[in-house]
Amino acid sequence: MSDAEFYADPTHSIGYLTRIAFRAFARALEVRTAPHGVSAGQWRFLRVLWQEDGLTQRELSRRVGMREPTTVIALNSLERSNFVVRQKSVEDRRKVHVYLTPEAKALHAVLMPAVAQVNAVALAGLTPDEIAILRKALTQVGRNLAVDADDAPSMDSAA
Amino acid sequence: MSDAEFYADPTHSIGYLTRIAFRAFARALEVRTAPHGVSAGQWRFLRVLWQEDGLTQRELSRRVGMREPTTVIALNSLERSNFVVRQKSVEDRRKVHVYLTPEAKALHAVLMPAVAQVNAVALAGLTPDEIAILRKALTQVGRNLAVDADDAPSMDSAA
DNA sequence: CCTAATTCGTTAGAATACTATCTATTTCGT
DNA sequence: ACGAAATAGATAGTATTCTAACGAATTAGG
Repeated sequence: MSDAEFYADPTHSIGYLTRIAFRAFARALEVRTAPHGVSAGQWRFLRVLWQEDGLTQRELSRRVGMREPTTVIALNSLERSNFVVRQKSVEDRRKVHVYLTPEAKALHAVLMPAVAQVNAVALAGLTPDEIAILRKALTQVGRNLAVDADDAPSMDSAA
Repeated sequence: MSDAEFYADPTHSIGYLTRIAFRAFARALEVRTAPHGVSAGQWRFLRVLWQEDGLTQRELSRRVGMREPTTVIALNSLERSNFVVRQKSVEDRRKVHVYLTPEAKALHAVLMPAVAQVNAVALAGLTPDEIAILRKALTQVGRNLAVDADDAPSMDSAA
């Protein structure tokens, strides 16, 4: 098989493999968090807030890796579920700080083992070296394509 | 930083990195296909059909890596865009075969360079060995978690 | 041959995430 | 101090994907 044929095969492209892996991760996590009333969309935000409570929505968006309207929707949902409260900043009234409720804080100890388990399952059969390279490569890919988004909005500008 | 802290950090988990990379891929491709009237959802199906035209919807779903209702929606959209036609099977009237229109076939030569370009951008700075391991590791992760989905529907059944 | 189970596609309804646009607030240049 | 620009968040509308449930067609068991 030539290089061209290899990359033309949808089931071998890095993009395809990344999509399949992402969806599998999301599903595996959701299966474990849903019984505790935490959806996939809520999970990602809780994880970041467990690390640093009281972030503004802007900061939260950046750390979770979502756009702000997505954060607004997720926070509405988290508020309805009594997992967070919004509190307007006093020194800058545009800002809103997001704080975990005791219920959400209590979920930390319950749900974090799920991540560990999903990671263990996901990485079974890979050596520590391979895992390190996987991590490095995914980081690089994300960075490379983020740059692309900034400076290559059309197909004609490169190639 | 301890192992526990490392894995607790959302921005270092393989799941997070995979999500960021996937979204970046999807966006980079969409930017290049959209000017030709092809959305992200349509793109994945066209790629598979370019390789093997006339598949049934079931087969198509399996190869694209989507559930069947998703395929139905994508095909409705592809049909509206005049990219595919559905044709009922004569020997098994449950089945529907999906065929590319000449318009869609013509897009192959136009859009495939986009994949090559996105892949080149995405993988810049990685060695061939690292890319090979990335590919292998993503495949393994997908397989590991697919198995998990089958036999570990709740968090209590393992751990 | 006929009932039961399986297979294929579809519909309904929900969750997640996006772009584009809006309002409110703050900051900065003159 | 005042108008322009920037920043924070929210809203509207759309796209993608899922699970659950259903209808139609086919296959298999008795």
